[in-house]
Amino acid sequence: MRLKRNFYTQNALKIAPNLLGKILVRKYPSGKIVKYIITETEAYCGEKDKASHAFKGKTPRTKVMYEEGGLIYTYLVYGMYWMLAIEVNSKNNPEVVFIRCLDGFSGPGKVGKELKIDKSFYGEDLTKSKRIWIEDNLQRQNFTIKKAKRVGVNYAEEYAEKLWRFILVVKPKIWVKTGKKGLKTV
DNA sequence: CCAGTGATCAGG
DNA sequence: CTGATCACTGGA
Repeated sequence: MRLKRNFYTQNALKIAPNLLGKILVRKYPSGKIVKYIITETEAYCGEKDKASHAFKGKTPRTKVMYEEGGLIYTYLVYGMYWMLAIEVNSKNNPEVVFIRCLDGFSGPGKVGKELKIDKSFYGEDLTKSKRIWIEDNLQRQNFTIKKAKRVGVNYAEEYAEKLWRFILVVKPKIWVKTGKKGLKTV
């Protein structure tokens, strides 16, 4: 089930951990569909957040952040890497959830490269797009969430210290004997 | 450690 | 227009 608008209009600190374990779907022009589990996210929380691009206010680059949640916010860094982020919260609340890692490979630069993200995805609506969207994962997930400082934002003073990065950690199961043959998890 | 690479933004 | 900066990666 594709996530609907009401998921994206929550605030970034709620959505960032809630996206872990969900499924990012990309459909290519050939019709090929690939799916990845979202395993690492970061929350960027509005104009007060010194680490956020929205800290400088509304500019041509950040204008999509001021729309209602559910749109893609993408931008190029270091002249090479397309970053994938999701604009969230209500109109004029420039909050974003940055997709830092997907299952199977690591690093936000690789995410953009793998999914062939480019400028044309700027403002793409995840609730309507035919080439990229996010689905709920119906299987109950056995994982915990590790919180950490965000990466690459040392300039952000007190906001560099915020634990607004969320990492999916697979939780190993413990198996115990029940009777002669049975096993169960605890 | 550091280079690669180009959009973006503030300041003239 | 200029120049610094950058939510990164890969290779000394």
